[in-house]
Amino acid sequence: MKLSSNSSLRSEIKCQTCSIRRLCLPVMLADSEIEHLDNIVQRKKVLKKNEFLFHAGDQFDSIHAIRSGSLKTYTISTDGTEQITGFHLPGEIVGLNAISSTQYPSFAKALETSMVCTIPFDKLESLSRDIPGLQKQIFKVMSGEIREEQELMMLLNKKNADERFAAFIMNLSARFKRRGLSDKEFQLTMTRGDIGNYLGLAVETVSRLVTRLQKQELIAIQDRYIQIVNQVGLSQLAGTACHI
Amino acid sequence: MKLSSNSSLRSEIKCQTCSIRRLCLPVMLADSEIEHLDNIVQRKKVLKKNEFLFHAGDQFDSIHAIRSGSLKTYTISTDGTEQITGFHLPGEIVGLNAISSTQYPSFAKALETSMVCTIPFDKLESLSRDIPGLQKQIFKVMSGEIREEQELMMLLNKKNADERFAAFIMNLSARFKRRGLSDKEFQLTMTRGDIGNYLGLAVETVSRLVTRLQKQELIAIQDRYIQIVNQVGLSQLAGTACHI
DNA sequence: CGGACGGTTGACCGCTGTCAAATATTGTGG
DNA sequence: CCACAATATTTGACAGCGGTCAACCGTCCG
Repeated sequence: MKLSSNSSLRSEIKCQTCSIRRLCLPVMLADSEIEHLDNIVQRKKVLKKNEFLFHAGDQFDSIHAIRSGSLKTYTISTDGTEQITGFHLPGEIVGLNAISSTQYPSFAKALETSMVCTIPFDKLESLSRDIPGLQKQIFKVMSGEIREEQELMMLLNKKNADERFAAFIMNLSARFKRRGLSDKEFQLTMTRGDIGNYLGLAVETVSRLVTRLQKQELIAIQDRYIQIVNQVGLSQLAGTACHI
Repeated sequence: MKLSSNSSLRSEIKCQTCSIRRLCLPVMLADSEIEHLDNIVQRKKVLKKNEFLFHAGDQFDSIHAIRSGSLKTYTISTDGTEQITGFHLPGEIVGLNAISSTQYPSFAKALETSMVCTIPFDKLESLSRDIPGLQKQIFKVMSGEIREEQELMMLLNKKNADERFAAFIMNLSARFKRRGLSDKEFQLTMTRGDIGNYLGLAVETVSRLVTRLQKQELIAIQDRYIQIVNQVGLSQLAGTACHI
């Protein structure tokens, strides 16, 4: 039976006790409300590296909260090239761009072993009508995503390669910090190619950037493990660097 | 009194009889539901060209539906440069990126004389709890905006100047068509500078593009009035053009 | 062991930004 | 309505950032 496997999983993992609930949909909900939310979360499944959470074209019926690990979302354009639209960390929601449609417009693939909570959207909609705080939080999450993408747009439109890369690292740093992890050193779970794809740069350019920023003693990288050596310098480069 | 001016305006302009209600929030609502929506729309005001609907930093409490005309939204980065985040046509909603905050993150400025309907967000939230179709429509609008920005990202990341410009024109064309206007010829309400700013190109590049695409007989432009001469060619350039 | 994949480095060049200047258009005050 | 300033647009010359091509190395894994 479907329900039994569900409940067996639920007994282990619940929103109420989830370590990242302050970063996820339950933020600002009362305990009783979180319980209602928890009741509609269908599966809490594990994805191994390179496994898909969903494919573009799959029927949309759920959004997904990341519990651990990291994912990338991307589309494939008509000429077959991949375009990464985002990297997603624990507490973040993926699938929000599918609500206006019946199908997911993008792929979601695990960058490492990850745990994901799947939330049927019709149930979430109706629950959010009874729980104003939940409705507000969904609006906020979506609004925040719109805003972040606008910031990314500014990045791609107005900044050169060094600034893009610096901004990317600082953005990851800030997101790790929010999650209680070190903002000074962390593991990149994506390839250089992924980074370049996301930032609109060639792989070779990313590789050269890594080398250069390391020589400038802004960062130190060993494979995928990055340390931010000069935080002030890096954020200046990312933000307001005047490349005249 | 505030209410009297409101009601005097309301007697003239109502969602129920608005010509673009099929493109706006009321789509899919029953007449009685539209009436409830109409009742919370505070002001239906006119903006003259270059007037602001809101400034970045203004207290957020409302989103805004465009009734006629067109707006641009933009942010100002720390070094003072403007970054246009969107051009907005009748039926579209602006201010959605402010919901996650207490202030608008961007400016909204009229590109021409425009009419705008202002909708207090807290009232909209609570009304949408009673009208499932309204809640769904808000979700859809926000989801659609997320998706459109992801497509724009792909544009900026993967396409060259010609492809960007062609895609921009085709996008406008499609949006005019949805509104029952000609998709073959229309007035651009933004400057070349605005287009370049939005697409991540220098003004000079945009100007050269206009000249080149005109020579290639894909478009014809007289000042801001554009005609799409070769629709197939332009959409090929915009979409799947293989620039190898 | 060998192929696939990820990453790095060098050489080259083309697209597009920058600078400059001329012209056209719009807006404003008298 | 005109004069004039401010803004918008176009065109040319030039150079630099970053893409492309190519070669090489290291690691992982069947």
